[in-house]
Amino acid sequence: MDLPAKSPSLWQSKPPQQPGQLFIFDRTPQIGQYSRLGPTRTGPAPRTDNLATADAPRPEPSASDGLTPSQQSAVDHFEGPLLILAGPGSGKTRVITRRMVRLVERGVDPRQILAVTFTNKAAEEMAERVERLAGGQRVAVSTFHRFCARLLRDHAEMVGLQANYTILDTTDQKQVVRSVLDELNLDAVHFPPGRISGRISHAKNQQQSAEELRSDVATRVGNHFQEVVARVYPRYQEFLLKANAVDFDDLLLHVQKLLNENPELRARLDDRYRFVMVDEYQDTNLVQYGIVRLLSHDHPNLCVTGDPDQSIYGWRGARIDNILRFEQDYPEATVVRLEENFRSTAAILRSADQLISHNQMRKAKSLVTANPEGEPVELLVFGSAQDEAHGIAGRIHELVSRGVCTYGDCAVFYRVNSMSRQVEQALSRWSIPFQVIAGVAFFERAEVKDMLGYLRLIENPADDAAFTRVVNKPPRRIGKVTQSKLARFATAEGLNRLESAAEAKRITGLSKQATTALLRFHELVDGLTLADAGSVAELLRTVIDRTRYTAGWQSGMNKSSEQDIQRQAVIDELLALATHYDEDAGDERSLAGFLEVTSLVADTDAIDPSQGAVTLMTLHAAKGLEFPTVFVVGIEQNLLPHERSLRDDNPRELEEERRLLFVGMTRAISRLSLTLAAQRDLHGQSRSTIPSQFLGEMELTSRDHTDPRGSAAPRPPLPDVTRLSQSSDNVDQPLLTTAAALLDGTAKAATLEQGFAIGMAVRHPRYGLGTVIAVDGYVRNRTVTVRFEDSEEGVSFQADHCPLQPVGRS
DNA sequence: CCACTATTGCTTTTT
DNA sequence: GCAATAGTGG
Repeated sequence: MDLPAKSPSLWQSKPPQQPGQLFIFDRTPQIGQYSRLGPTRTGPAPRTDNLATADAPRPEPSASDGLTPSQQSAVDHFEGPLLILAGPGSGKTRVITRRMVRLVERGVDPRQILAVTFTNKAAEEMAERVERLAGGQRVAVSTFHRFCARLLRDHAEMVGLQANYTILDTTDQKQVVRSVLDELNLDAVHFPPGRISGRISHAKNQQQSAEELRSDVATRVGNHFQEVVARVYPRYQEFLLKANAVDFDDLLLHVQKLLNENPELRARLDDRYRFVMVDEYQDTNLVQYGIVRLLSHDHPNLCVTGDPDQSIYGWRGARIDNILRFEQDYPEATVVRLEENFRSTAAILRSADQLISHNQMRKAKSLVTANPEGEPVELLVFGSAQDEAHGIAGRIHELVSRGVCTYGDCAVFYRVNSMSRQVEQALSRWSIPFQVIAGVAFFERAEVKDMLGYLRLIENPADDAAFTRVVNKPPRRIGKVTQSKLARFATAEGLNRLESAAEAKRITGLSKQATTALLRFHELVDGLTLADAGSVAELLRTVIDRTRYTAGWQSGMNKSSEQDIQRQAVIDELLALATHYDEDAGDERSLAGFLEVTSLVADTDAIDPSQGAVTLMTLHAAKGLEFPTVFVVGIEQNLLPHERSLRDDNPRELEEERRLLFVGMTRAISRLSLTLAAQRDLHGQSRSTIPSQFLGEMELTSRDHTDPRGSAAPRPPLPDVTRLSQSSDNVDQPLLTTAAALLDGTAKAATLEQGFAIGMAVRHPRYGLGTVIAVDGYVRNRTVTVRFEDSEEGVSFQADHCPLQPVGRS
């Protein structure tokens, strides 16, 4: 397939600027001087440049039912392998959903179609679109992990598990490693559990078993750390198997094994899923690749889509070559390239293209658009990270008040999560609503993990990881020493820890106090079942009750601290979530089902651009999304590219960093700003930064906002709290994403459209009806105090995480 | 022997 | 700026 020749004008722009030259500009940014582009790409912005006129002007396909010829050919492809190489903004999602619809129209049974994505959000969206277009017919759209979890549920015994196995998250993994280290008499200080579990995960992604890793390590000399990993790995795996538990990697690995070792099952599934589609194929790892191939052997109607330039998950085992070698794997494959970009302005696309073309290990590919030139991509230079954040907040404020775009149109991307804080603070000061994807995620909260830990232990008593997590929560005098003795006893007797607790009297060297504490704990957990409780929510309430989990911080004498209020709010939210699940699942409900749902959610599932709030997220989380206005912050050496990628001068890692920025830039529809700060705090100390090497690789208009006299941070126009809490037709609608919304992207019921205002009538699933009597704090730390009908006292909730819903008209 | 607190140390990205 | 650790009081 031939590539369109690069348009010469694309490369005749200004020569790349040297980073050093970037900081000499007027420091009075007048946003008003920019030519205005409509708030969306369909806006009537005039063309200011003839860059794209070489291509025949073409109507925007999404405006009608029309598809470009290449899009059409992908949609029409019927049987046989198909590779869709889709550049950013090329209408990929649209093409694959349309193709599925087309298959159904052709008479393919929808149950024979399986589509696999990486995030729940993508899966849900796709399923919904297909269902809508195919007249209510549903196809199976799932994430890799969820698909495997289900499959494994049905065939657990074939890989030595039971159907009620539990899924461990990264925290549990570390805890298991810690346990193993303890057993091997190694200290966790010198061998950080996180690093060890990371190495184990890496090995698993390379399909390296414990034995293989061991022999691999044996051939090399003197890597002590690796040797420890090799010793821990097999014990870790035994621990998991005994605990009837799997980690994220096992989910995939077990399924691959299942398919490999059971030809008849493999053939059955291959036949069942006649048409398999994989999105973001460049992000698949070796195991996922294996699974896909095993399912597409007899019926190689495999359709994969992706873009090598958007491969950003190499660090977790993604193999960019999976997509590059597709044509070798399936020589008869049809290849369709979608290269026309319908998303971004020509200016944005040009800069992104210039950047990515600096990658050496890359198949040349052109990015073409018929979109107008638009505003230049700008580089904003600030003195400090704080100024940077305020500069962005000010710019957003300006854009919104001029009606150029809405808050929901704006997004801020950063390399590391820790960078969100400053932006959050600045936005708060400006009273700008925002939504952070993955700050302290709900399911990472200690309270949630503890509660789920109890549920896990009830569902799967062998889950020693869950046992260790909850055995002393709340504190019941079962400390480190006792637990260690218990663990040794359990291993010696071949029992799980919960069973061992029941046998506490037989454990030698245990104090009387510890013995009774263990016995009582066993009794506590033993007496809990879903059947008795009737529903997950009810079971959860029983757990809270019997463990007196919240007793320590129940708001007894309005003495509870802010933290306690938040904790309570988290618990309430979890209860609401369980209720939601109970209702949703009906008779199908099971503890395993609830736990599966809760362990496989991702932070990115919460992204909801319709919320009317600025969205903050990492560059990784941004993939697959688009926003009219995009800011990418911290374009500095050692940050982007990240220092880790520069460490041993590894060009592959550097190129991945470049792709990361490329992904971020190509999310922008109309306006794109890259920002950096001359000084930035690095663990406490303020340090001078070096502009990213990537900046010199593309065309930018730069603006210096550093002030030699210091403190040039723009100020919010009216840092006014009363405005936030009192007006009910507030434009600055605070965004309230609840965990329920996270689990069920469409759970509008759980998401408030309006901010809380004093006097507003609300309903709480547990406390009933009430009235808002106070609103405090800013967006993320905002609390709402409500007085409920049957009480005098107000109850406070963390606005972000509470199941309060407005009642009636506001 | 356990719980609580002060201090240290360390920070990519995520299913 | 947080989590895990080390130290101290109960």
